Amino acid sequence: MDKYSPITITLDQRSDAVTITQWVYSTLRRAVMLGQIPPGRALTIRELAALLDVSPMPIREALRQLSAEGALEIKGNRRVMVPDMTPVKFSELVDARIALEPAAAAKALPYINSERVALLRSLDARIDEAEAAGDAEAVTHWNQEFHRAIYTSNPHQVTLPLIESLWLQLAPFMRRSAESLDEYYQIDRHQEALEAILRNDPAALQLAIAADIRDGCAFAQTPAKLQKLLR
Amino acid sequence: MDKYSPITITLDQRSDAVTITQWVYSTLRRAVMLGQIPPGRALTIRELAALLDVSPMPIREALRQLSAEGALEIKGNRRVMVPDMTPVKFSELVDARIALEPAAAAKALPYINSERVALLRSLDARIDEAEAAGDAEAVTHWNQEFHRAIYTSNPHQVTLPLIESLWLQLAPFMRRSAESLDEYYQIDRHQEALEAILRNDPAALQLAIAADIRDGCAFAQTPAKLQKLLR
DNA sequence: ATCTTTCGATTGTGATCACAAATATGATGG
DNA sequence: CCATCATATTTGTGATCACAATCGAAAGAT
Repeated sequence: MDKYSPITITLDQRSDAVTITQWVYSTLRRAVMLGQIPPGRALTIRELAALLDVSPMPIREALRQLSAEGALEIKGNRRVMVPDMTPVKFSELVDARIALEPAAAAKALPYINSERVALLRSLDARIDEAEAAGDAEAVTHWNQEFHRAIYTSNPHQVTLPLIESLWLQLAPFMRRSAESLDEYYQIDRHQEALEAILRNDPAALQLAIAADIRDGCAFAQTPAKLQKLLR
Repeated sequence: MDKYSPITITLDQRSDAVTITQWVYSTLRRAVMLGQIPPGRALTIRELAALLDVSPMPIREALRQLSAEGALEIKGNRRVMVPDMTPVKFSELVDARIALEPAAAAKALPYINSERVALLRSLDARIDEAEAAGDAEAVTHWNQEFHRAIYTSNPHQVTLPLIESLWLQLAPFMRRSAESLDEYYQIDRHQEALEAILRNDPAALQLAIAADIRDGCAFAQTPAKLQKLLR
């Protein structure tokens, strides 16, 4: 049944509260973010339907949504796959993050109350735990939650979907890198961000966020290092 | 057959080269951008299927894709509609455009050759024609083509989908404004942009693009004026 | 041995149908 | 006259099927 290379997707319990399509969507989304689907590997509707044990219909819907979000790519021959990466593309995606995220943080700053700060602290603690445990996957996850918690403080937030699209495109290639945790001990930019928040200093917050993004992607900023990740 | 208020969608010839889903997608997309679908109006699959004379299936797929792109919104009760606008949201969307588009232009600059410049000139001419003819719809269209032609000069462009998502969200409310063309005679920022391109001056190009965006949305930058658009 | 060609298997697309949830409609009671 | 509830209709969801396009592998030619 495996077309080219076998793929393993972690599937969690399906709740009755959500539609099958929603469950398929979140399952495939996480599979993409965890790099469980090799870039370039052709995905077929029926194969995924069998893998997730659902009918082809919810798969079709989820694939179309993920493609619209940039997580997947529909080639001209109608084949769906995780888009492959180039050093230049990687760099452009990171630049787009830096164009959007610090600004989103600054716009959210006026809405961050002490309750939100407490949430941010606890998320930061989880990141430290994951780092100590050497769990690169968890580090990435809680890191995103930290950023999301900042941006969503702004009730008028409109750029989060765009930002998440960038995360989706970068994620499959981030994880492979994070596995080499050696050079991943970054300066704690989150601490800088928190201090900027407490000082109510938008400019410093923007700098901290930008630096955090750059640090998190620095492993791949030289073409040589990135090339290694793409096999 | 009309649920609440009747909607009229301009549908063009369906070619055999594209799938029905693609045709439905582009048809509905244009309907959204032209403001033919009132914000908040509930869209049903079967109604649209009857309207476009296709089966419900392609409608479902197109609606899901458009929702993922921010053109439509799926409410909790599963109803699909054009999201409604608030002054703050409008302002945030414009800010996001300014965060992305000038940067995209600057990154494209090195790739703009004389052939591209000729294309840009012709697009600019079409805008002038449309303005002279008082055709607000055409002005908006060619204006977008002008911007797109700049950004797509960069073969490694990754932000265009994000930018188009912002256009989709703003468009339904831009058109209603452009109808009052009185205050729409903007200084020719496109000429500034072209000169910056010829001078190979990224900073000036960024300023021109940002100013162009601001001018094009200035009509709604004061809450009072925007409120008028939202009825 | 390498490149074409051919043909069977697989795939995406689109239509149709069943069903449960949500909505609208009407009747009933205050 | 308005609010409440029961019923009937409509709606999204998901399954199944038919078909044309596409792909993959084996057979053929050079």
